[in-house]
Amino acid sequence: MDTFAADLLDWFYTHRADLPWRRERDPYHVWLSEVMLQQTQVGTVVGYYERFLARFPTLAALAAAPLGDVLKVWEGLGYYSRARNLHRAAQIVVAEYDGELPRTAAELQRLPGIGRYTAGAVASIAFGQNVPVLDGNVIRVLTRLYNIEEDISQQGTRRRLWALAESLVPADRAGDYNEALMELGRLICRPRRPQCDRCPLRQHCQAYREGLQEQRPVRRRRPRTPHYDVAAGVIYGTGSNASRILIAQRPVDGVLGGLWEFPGGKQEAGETLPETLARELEEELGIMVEVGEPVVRVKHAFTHFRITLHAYECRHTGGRPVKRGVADFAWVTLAEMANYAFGKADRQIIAALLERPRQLL
DNA sequence: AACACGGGGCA
DNA sequence: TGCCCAGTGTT
Repeated sequence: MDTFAADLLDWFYTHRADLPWRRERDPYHVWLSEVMLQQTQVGTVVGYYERFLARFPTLAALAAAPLGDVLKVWEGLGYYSRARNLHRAAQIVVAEYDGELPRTAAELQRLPGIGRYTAGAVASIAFGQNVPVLDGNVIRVLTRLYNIEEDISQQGTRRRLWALAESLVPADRAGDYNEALMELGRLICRPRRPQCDRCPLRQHCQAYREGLQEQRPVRRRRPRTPHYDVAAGVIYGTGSNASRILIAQRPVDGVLGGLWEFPGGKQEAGETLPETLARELEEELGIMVEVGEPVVRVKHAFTHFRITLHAYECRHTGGRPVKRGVADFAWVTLAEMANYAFGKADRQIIAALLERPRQLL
């Protein structure tokens, strides 16, 4: 079982995928790619990565940009705190590290948005430090190689896996080794139907030997997520705001923090959706509306709950908006909405509005 | 230690 | 369509 590292590296050097962040080893590029790859698959990341670097070519350019611009490029990628932390960390690097990313995992981990995984990845890949990484791919490969039966959602199991990963990092080429381990997990040692017949580590794999590879890793089952109905208003203004629509910016902490939305909220027991909408708009923005026709219904899944978002056309009938439950608000045309960052669900409302020849109200 | 945080892939 | 996936920060 000893040294699978040599077999792994041989495989990697012949099968290594050509990805944009692998063309050079610029620390800023490695960092950006690793942050984007958190919780997000390679195929999704590539386009975002290229657009992001085209817009913010250097760490200094990122640090100098307004957060709204960063969120706009991040729009649709999810987990928007990653973008906020990346932006804040870039500003810290410029202010406190003379614009150069620190070179050790320990120093990197002090920056916002950089935990043990990202610190290990950047330190080993960009700076050649001899440190491990442990992400979902590595966990899967290691629990199969060593046929680990412990529940990986347990803290103690994670700690032991980190220790195991650390003990396995080869004395040189840690960056290549770490990338190879994750690449193997992504392409061969996949969650379902692993491609063991193509795996360079088959001879080293204890779970394969027992035919248990598909039973690893062991994970506690998650409880079902609840479902909510949410009402959202497409609120048309009057007078000087005629043909403009009211949008609101969400508070920076919490779900979709800092993103823009069609204001509204969660339906409560015994309420019709138009009643929900009227109540929420009064609570959050202090405005009165006449609720009109439904525009579209959008289903969306978050980690801990699912929502059905019901969009209604509304007419603003009274009260100047105030920032009560929102970070900001704006009256904008449909075309101007392209300049604001929205979540996926609200983007679908915009798409529905764009498909219609004209507003009904 | 437990929970919050988006969106995509796959059967 | 329902289920699975998963780093970091906060509390």
